Amino acid sequence: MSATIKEVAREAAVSVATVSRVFNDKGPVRDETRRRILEVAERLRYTPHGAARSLITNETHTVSVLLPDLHGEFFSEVMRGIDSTAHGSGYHLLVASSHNDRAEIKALLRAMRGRVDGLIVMSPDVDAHTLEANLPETLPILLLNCLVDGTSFDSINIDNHGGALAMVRHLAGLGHRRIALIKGAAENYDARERLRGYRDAVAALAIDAAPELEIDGDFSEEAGYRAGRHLLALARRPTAVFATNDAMAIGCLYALREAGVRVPDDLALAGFDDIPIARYMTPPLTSVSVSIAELGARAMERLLSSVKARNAHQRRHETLPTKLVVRGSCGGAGNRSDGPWKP
Amino acid sequence: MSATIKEVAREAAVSVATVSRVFNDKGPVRDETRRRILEVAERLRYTPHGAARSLITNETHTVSVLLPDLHGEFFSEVMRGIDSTAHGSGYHLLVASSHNDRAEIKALLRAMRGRVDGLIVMSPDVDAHTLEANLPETLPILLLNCLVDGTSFDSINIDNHGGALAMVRHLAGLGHRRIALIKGAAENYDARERLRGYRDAVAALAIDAAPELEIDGDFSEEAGYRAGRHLLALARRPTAVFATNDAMAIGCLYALREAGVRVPDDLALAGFDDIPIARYMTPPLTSVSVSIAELGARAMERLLSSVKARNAHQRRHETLPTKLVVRGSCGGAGNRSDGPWKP
DNA sequence: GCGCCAAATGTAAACGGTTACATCGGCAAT
DNA sequence: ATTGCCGATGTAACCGTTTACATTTGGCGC
Repeated sequence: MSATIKEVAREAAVSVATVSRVFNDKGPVRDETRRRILEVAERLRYTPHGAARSLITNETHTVSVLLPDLHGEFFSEVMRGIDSTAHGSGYHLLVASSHNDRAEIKALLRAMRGRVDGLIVMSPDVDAHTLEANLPETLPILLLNCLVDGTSFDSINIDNHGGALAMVRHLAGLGHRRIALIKGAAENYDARERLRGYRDAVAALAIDAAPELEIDGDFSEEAGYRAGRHLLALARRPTAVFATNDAMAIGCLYALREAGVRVPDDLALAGFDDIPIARYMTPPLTSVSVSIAELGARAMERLLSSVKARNAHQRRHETLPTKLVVRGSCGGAGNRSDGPWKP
Repeated sequence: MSATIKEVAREAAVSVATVSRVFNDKGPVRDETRRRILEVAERLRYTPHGAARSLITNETHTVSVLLPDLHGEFFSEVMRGIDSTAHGSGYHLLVASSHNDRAEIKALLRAMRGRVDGLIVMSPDVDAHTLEANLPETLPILLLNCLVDGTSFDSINIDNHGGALAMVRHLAGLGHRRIALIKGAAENYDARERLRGYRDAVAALAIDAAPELEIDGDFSEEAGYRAGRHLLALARRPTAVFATNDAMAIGCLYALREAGVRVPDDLALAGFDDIPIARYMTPPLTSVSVSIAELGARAMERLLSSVKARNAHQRRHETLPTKLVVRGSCGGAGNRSDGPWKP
């Protein structure tokens, strides 16, 4: 093992308290003493022991991120955002992916005691009750993109409903009356909200509504491909397809090209998320931009402020706006100029 | 705060030792006593305190992953692999992204003491010396996709050189004599190895070699786009382009289509990494598959075995093979049948 | 020269567990 | 009945820090 504070103290002929003071910049220490201690510490390669420190100070400078499953660009983007503020504030990040097993989530949550100062939860399927039952009630928690069932937890969401609504409105504005939707998994909160936005828009605009226009999917490219084949076989083809995420839009696009259907001439296509490659598709994909990294950054920011406030703060619910990004894939206004060279 | 072991002991009218024994399944405990203790623990919502535990046992059941920068699908895939085995072995994951700042890396490494049982390093720019100087020498370390400068550390790499070699061979086999390469950043180890593979293949096959055929890039879509425009302006155009990662291939593809160049008829295109969406491009992208998740899983497996061996094991260097995946983007053998429906 | 105060440093008690060792019955073998 | 042993439990030291409080030291005003 590495050197301990005691060895440094002995070697520098001082007490452990003084060494501790030097390393924490607390209390007065004579310059000469400080110098000597630092020199010894360097020579012995001393580094404070994290566990020992957090045992007594009761803070770990670590926060945990509980994810449903780490897949694709959405996850890496949100992590990037979370990391950037965590990093800036000197916090470490513990990631835990719950494979959606109830008992496992419980075990994970319990293991958090004494390891983290706060928790960001992104699993749409873990309910408030499970959280409350398995965590010390003093642990700050922030729900990210989860169903909020009241005011007991802080939360932050993206405006899935509004984004979907705006997209359908846009497509209808281009003259489409028959717009298909490729859904996400039924359990998924994002998916449900986007579906709700679609339905509300369809109802509000009084355009074609039909069960067969809502096609099953699960946010994967393959599901998009299947949905594409499926909708091509429909008796009355839609004139536009709104995939509730970009991965499915890309899979769908492939199916369409494969069948010789031209986009956007024969069929308009739109996605959701605006992942980086969306603009590099041919045609560039119209999508709903959500600035995922910012979402993560904001979440971490709020969590850290709860940590500082010792969790004794007003709970708040925040919704991040989305932005319609019009590109070539649905015809109309969007054209090449909004391709790669957009700033 | 939550309940401590002492409170549980008092409430159950036993000593802390017995409670500890129950929670660790160590030593004999009468069934009735065990039952009573568990009941009290449940009622008091007792969970062992991580820091306290690891202070005495000297193990944290946590490993850290040091990343250069969390970007794109490569990162999320490798994390997925790492997580799956970590999770399976009851280990937690600490992620730390070094923003490539020397002092910061040093601080990060130092902060690891008493927090983790092992370390996976993915930053190609952190040298062996920095690692040795700032970490307890008993901490198991595994270098993932980094330059290995000897045998002092365990390491695991993907066969960048072999993969690039195979791809160039394949393109040459299709009749191409003038093959351009889109490079990655010069500091990047993967990028350098892929470049080396390209050059070796070009030399071995005695096909066209020229400085202008090696185009600068940095693994981003945008760089691929720029490279595409650049090579279209070349006096003597190549007949094939090998982008050293898929993101750049996608950017390049966009530039080509934009200019009305047909792929693969006018120009063959190939990538590297075989990210999930590669097969959904039009045409589907020929690439070098590296099963990134497996890479991560294998890395974690080996790290955990080092942890178990108390770091007193033979250091080993392992190279994971790559696989050429031929699809439509470079013509020849690859066709639609190798598109989405490949198992 | 004395007393006082502040600066510098030391002492020791936490923090919440684990575990080597001691203790205590009870029971079988002698 | 004594011995020995084993299963069940308790006692207390220890892990590496931080920090309240005690102690020492030196400078300064009187």
